[in-house]
Amino acid sequence: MPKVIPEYKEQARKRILATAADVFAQRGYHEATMDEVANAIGVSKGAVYQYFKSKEELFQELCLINASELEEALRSGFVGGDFRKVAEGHMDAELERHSLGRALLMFESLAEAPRNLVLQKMVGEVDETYVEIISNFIDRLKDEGKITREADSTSVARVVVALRHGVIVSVMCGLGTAEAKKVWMAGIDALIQDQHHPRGPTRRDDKAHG
Amino acid sequence: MPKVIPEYKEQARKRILATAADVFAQRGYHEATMDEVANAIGVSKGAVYQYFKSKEELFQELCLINASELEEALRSGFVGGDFRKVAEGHMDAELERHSLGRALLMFESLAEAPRNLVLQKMVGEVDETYVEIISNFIDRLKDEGKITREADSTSVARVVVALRHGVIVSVMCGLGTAEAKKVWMAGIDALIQDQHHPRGPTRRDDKAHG
Amino acid sequence: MPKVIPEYKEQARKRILATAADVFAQRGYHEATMDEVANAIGVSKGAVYQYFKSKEELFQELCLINASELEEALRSGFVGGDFRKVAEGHMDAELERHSLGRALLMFESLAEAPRNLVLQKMVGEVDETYVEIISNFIDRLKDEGKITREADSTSVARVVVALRHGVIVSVMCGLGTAEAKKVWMAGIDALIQDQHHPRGPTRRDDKAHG
Amino acid sequence: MPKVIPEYKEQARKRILATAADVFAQRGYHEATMDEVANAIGVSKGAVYQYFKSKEELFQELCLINASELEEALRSGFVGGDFRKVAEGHMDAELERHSLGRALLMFESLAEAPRNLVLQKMVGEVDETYVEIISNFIDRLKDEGKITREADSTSVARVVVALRHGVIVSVMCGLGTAEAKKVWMAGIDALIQDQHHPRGPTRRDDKAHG
DNA sequence: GATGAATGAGTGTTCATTCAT
DNA sequence: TATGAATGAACACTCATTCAT
Repeated sequence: MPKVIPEYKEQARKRILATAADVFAQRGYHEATMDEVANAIGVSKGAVYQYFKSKEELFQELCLINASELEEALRSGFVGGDFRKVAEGHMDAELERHSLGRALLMFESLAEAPRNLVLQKMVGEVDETYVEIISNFIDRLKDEGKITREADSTSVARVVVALRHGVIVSVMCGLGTAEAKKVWMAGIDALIQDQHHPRGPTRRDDKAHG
Repeated sequence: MPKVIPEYKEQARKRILATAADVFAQRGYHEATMDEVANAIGVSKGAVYQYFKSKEELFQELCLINASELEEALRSGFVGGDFRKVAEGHMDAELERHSLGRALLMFESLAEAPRNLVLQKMVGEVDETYVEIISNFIDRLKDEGKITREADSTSVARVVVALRHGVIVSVMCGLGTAEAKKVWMAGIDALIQDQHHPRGPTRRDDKAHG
Repeated sequence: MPKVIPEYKEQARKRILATAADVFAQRGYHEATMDEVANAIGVSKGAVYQYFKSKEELFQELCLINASELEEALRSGFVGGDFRKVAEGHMDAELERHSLGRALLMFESLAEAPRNLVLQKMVGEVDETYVEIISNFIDRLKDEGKITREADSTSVARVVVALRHGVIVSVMCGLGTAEAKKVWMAGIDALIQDQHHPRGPTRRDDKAHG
Repeated sequence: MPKVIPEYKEQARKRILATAADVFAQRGYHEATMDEVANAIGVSKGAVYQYFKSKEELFQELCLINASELEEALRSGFVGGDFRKVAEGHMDAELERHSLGRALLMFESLAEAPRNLVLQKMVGEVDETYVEIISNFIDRLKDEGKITREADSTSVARVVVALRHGVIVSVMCGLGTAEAKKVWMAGIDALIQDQHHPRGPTRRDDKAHG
């Protein structure tokens, strides 16, 4: 045992990360100062620097954790046989106060991403992972015969993911959570119907803007 | 330049606003400096301050213009009788390089909004205006018999708006524009189908969550 | 006549000087901007620079004029045979609103003087001139037999001048003008008494030494 | 330096205040820069801002300390039974180099006071406190029978205070310290005489400029 | 002459980061 | 390891001054 408390550092990191997430969510990445972060945790600025070598690194790790928590929520939520119910439960969870704070952080990341490779990679992976989780879920439903129509499950999953993003944007814009949920369910329902009924005019030119 | 040209100042403001929009979109609101903005325009910092009394004011006016341009694009785009075609044209426009820059600015606004009343009001109004424009459009189609099924056009419009937001988020996350357009059209198609075919099992209380 | 309007410039200068005096008095030399000065006059900044080549020069000329006006007031006030009455009239004039503005300017000058040779010279000359005027006045009274006792009129004049400065400082500190005048008259009376009654040249504290 | 020394901060503040007083006295409040202040202390600008949140606050605290030191000097100087001697000792102290620096600061305060509530209050209180200290001193002399004539001690004190201000103004105007002291003593002597001998025509109209 | 848009050096202030204790 | 005083690079903003019109 070279180190007596190997996971002490890990504990400390987690505590910092958790509190910093709140501070960044409330004050914004740029407006938040390391002093505010340290004070919120109840330690000195120097202590924070013992665990993270810069504000940027702290923020990045935060976003990464944020993303993986979100992924986990999705992964554990999208199980079972009723698409509608699963979707509904997912949005209920997303519209909680805490989750909305996480969403705020997501927008900070998005705003930073174009100049930050780590974040850029992250937001890309997050999106893809969501699509994967949901498309797997849809495939499972198909296998179980719960969804009849042929359709590219990845495409449907992308729509679901986009809709998820969009509903949250609307909430950030001021839409009430009750209303937001209605919007989400309406979108989901339309997609479900679409899976059960033949479609007519759907002719997209796949090469547009290639 | 004396008062020979009374609208000179207005011209100058516009030029500053236009260039600043690019700078803020590329560098981010916080990371961009007033020097960068001034240099990009080709004038001195002081000149910028003759037209805008602070960086924040400049940014806000930028966002406001951005929003009204977007609104105008929507308003002039959502005319005609074919929902599908109109939606397609709208997204084609949105996925242009220039429009994506505008989208970036939108995320900056969203990230700032929680601490900036002006922006908060703005993003709220933008969202509502979009919904209004699109729901008016849908009502027109109903009147013309182009869409048969009964449905709350505002609700449908909200889904469309959310999907629009979401598709753009996906693009910011790295989704290719071609793919993004497919997602958008798939969503739109689902909504259209939903309007033309009766829905079976899924009977939501449209008024719930008033 | 080489120049058609030789005294036009002089007129313009005077107008600028007069208004600038008010602005500097109200806002302070450093806090006042050339824009404020120009606006107060109702001309453009450039016009002011046509007559004065810098803010500092404008201020200096201002102070000089201020000083010579004050001198003139003193010179024309200290005539007649009744010291008391003359002193009273002088202070009445000084305690007017306009004169207090001038006093404010005087303090600005004093604060600047240590780093400004012109002002330094000016304040020195002002003080000496006051002393001269008043000591001449006292000498005249002596000649006319209005004041009996021997005394160095320059010394008395210096006390009068110092008292004048000091009363004005007290007013700047918030002393009411009525009270200020009482203070002034009390000081003057003491000096007058002192002139009329013999003093034990070296034995002033008749009892105090005890 | 950690919290080992709890009064370290207080020490640091004092050191800054002391040095800043010199810098502001020499260079003037407006002309002095925070860099100059910091350099004079031998620290970085940031260090100064750890103790004072703005240049203005630093200046105000400076003036406040200045005022209370002056008050202390007065309070400890105006003791004993010989008015003349006490007054002489007080002016000797005031005419020292260091004290003249303080006087310079006093003029800076006076010049700022009209636009700075804190300073305005301060100069008012300073004046009143001086009057109080000196009038108390005079009352004591009366009680001890050192001064015979009836007279409003507050009024006399006001004259003394005004004279003090005025002598210092004269010094700022260039009067030599030796000469200044003569002026001060001449004024004091006149007041003392006035206390010992009946006065004739002293009839002030208390309501003038009410 | 007058104007006022433009300049750009200068200043107050902030804050991520370091390091002696 | 933790602390928080100190650093110093940056940056927003100001304003005296200039000069093309």
